[in-house]
Amino acid sequence: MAVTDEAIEKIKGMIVSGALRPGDRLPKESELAAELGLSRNSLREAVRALSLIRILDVRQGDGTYVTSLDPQLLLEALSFVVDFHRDDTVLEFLAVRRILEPAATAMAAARISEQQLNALTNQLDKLGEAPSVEELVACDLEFHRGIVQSSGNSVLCSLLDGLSGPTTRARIWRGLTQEDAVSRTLHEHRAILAALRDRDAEAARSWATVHIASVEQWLRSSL
Amino acid sequence: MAVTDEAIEKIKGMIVSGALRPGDRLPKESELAAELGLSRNSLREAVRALSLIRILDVRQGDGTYVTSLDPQLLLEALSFVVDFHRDDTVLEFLAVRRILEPAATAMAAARISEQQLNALTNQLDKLGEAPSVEELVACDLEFHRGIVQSSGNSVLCSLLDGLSGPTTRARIWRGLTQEDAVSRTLHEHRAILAALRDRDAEAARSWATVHIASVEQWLRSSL
DNA sequence: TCGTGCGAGACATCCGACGTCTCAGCCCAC
DNA sequence: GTGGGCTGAGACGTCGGATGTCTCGCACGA
Repeated sequence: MAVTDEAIEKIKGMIVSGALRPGDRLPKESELAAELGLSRNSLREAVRALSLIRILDVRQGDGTYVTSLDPQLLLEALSFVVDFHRDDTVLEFLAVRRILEPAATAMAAARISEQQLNALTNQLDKLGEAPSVEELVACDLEFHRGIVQSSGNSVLCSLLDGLSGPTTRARIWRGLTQEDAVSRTLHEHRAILAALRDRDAEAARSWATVHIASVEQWLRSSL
Repeated sequence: MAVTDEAIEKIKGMIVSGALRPGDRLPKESELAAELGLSRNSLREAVRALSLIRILDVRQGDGTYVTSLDPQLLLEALSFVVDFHRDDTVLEFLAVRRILEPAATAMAAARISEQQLNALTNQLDKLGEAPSVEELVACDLEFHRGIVQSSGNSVLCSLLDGLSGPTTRARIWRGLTQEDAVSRTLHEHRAILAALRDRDAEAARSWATVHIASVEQWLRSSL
């Protein structure tokens, strides 16, 4: 194995074993390089790779630190990976989202706070009757993110965040080409919110399913 | 932004835009570095980072290539990320798996082939009545992977693969400390298989839920 | 006491050199 | 003519050092 890969494994090992804990500062590059038995250049490749996936946080002029290792932070890397997928796999991502989002919405029904409910209501009100497609899609993302956060599962939340990205373009496209998509989306959002306010997990789940299925159906028919 | 980060974005852009396609070979390091306007060292950091998450495949003595970009390959990086999570977030991962796995199992009920059903049967038969805990857990992973592959969604499959890793230890631990866990697991596997053979999606979904919920419940009570 | 300026420390980037590996083409033996 | 081994070009792997840039903490002066 290449020395850089070894270094990646060793640093990973130090973190997993607990020798390095979240927030800890690593030895300076030259010291760590000597410690692991490689050059600073090669070590930097390892550090750079780990920082791309948010394991390490390098701050110029300061030092290199272990991140908080929050699921949210780490799964952020997922969206980077997902960006590489072409449209032909969007359906598969959407299918997964169709599984997760209703479940998250149902979970949220039991846990969402009054405050959060009001915030979501305000958000929908603010959008008005005839928003632009871009506004609608942005609001769509924000609306679902707010709900999923209330599910109380940060892994679930990050995963959905990552999966929602690639379907964004598809949703915009849909809004532009399907006439009643905008009004239907607005209606479905209201219905989901109402179900959450009623603490009706099953209704919330169903509306969320309908919401995503309609996008899926449209996408399937137009590919 | 740092030049290396710029390079990462540019390479990503070249792939997403289609200028570089799966399997394509990149210009040699020195050329690409000149093209992107940075040194070979800095470029190498970018390439190393992208190869860690399986976007690029560098072969010493040969060249650097774009990988197949299969969802499977890219989401493999997920398991690397997931490795960093401590036991305190295992429950959240398990909760997500509890959502996805039953859905995948239900999907498989409609699509799984006779051949695959027979393979799964053989696998369970081969295990015998009183396997060791390690054998059981390995078989468990294999069994579920086989089913999820039959769901026909490679994104879903890879995601579950990534999520199953971190709970492996927990399952072994359970097998060692809970007496009837082994026999109960064997029984549940048989039940899932029977439901699949009957093409009964709902039964398959329910058994899969039960199967995971029992692990979840045990884990929750023993933390 | 507060703000500014300076300097040490750490990462960012680059250059050039040499080692190692892979592949393809040439040459020789069969 | 064909197969196998050898060799050289090309590409990645690794290294050491030099210089630029940024951040933080401390000392100084208003």
